[in-house]
Amino acid sequence: MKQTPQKPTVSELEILRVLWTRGPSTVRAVHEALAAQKAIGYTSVLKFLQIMTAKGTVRRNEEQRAHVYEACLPAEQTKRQIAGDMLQRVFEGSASQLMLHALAGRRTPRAEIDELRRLLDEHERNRR
Amino acid sequence: MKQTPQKPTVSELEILRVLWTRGPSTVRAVHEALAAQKAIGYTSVLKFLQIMTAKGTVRRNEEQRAHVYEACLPAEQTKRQIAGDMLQRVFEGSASQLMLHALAGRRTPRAEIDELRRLLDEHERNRR
DNA sequence: TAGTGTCAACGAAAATCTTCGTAGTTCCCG
DNA sequence: CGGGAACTACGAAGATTTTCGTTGACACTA
Repeated sequence: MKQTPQKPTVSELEILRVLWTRGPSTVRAVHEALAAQKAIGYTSVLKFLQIMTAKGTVRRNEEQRAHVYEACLPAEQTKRQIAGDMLQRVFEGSASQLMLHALAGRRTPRAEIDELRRLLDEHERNRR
Repeated sequence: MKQTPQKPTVSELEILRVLWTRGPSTVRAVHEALAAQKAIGYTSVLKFLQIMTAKGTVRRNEEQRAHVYEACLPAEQTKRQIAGDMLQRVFEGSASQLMLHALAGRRTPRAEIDELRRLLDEHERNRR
């Protein structure tokens, strides 16, 4: 039973994003954050959190009456997993293909491009 | 009814990849290509192709007894759509975040990095 | 022309994912 | 204490995805 390396569903990802940006939160807090963007019921959020707890995606602290949920894995790791997965599934592992398509048809600010160059330099330095 | 901008499911993507690399193919051909990688029945592939035909993801030529299927959209466009979607959903639109995570924890050949730099140069030149 | 193999259509089962309603618990306030 | 508000648990309904089995049409061949 592999417990961590599982790809979150679309809805689960939405919830994870809330937990990543706000840190450990109650169902109510997560619901409020999500409801600001889309229509969703409180119990739906609760259910997702429960399912994700069962899957081991999040853990919860039950000390308070309103349980506090928290992502088990750091955002970095999950994002990497998702990106890496797509890299393989869609682009056969070619990072340049991925970037080519990610950038295509969208204006990219100069700063973004500079940042990308910087990342490349850094990555090259660290590779060895 | 929007006909093109729909995200293929995981299985549909696998089939699209076969069609992209092999060009228009019969169910049998697609099945053989997929079965080389994973266990999957012939009729499952057929069903997917039928569903995708209904969705407008692929079209088919019924002149021959064995129908010939073909992706409606060029690989480029679909890949861009998928990459762009993930860019938004996971990385809030930050291309450098995306690349950072895609490259993280994997060895990237020097040539790949050079290629990435070249793409950046080109992209910058074309943007204006 | 009867037998054999190939193929598409159909439908249904199984697995997931998504969304809530309802019920029961706990806590606080008057 | 009694009532309402805030919460979790449970379970079920619907939607979507994934996987095939079965059936009937065709077509080639011996």
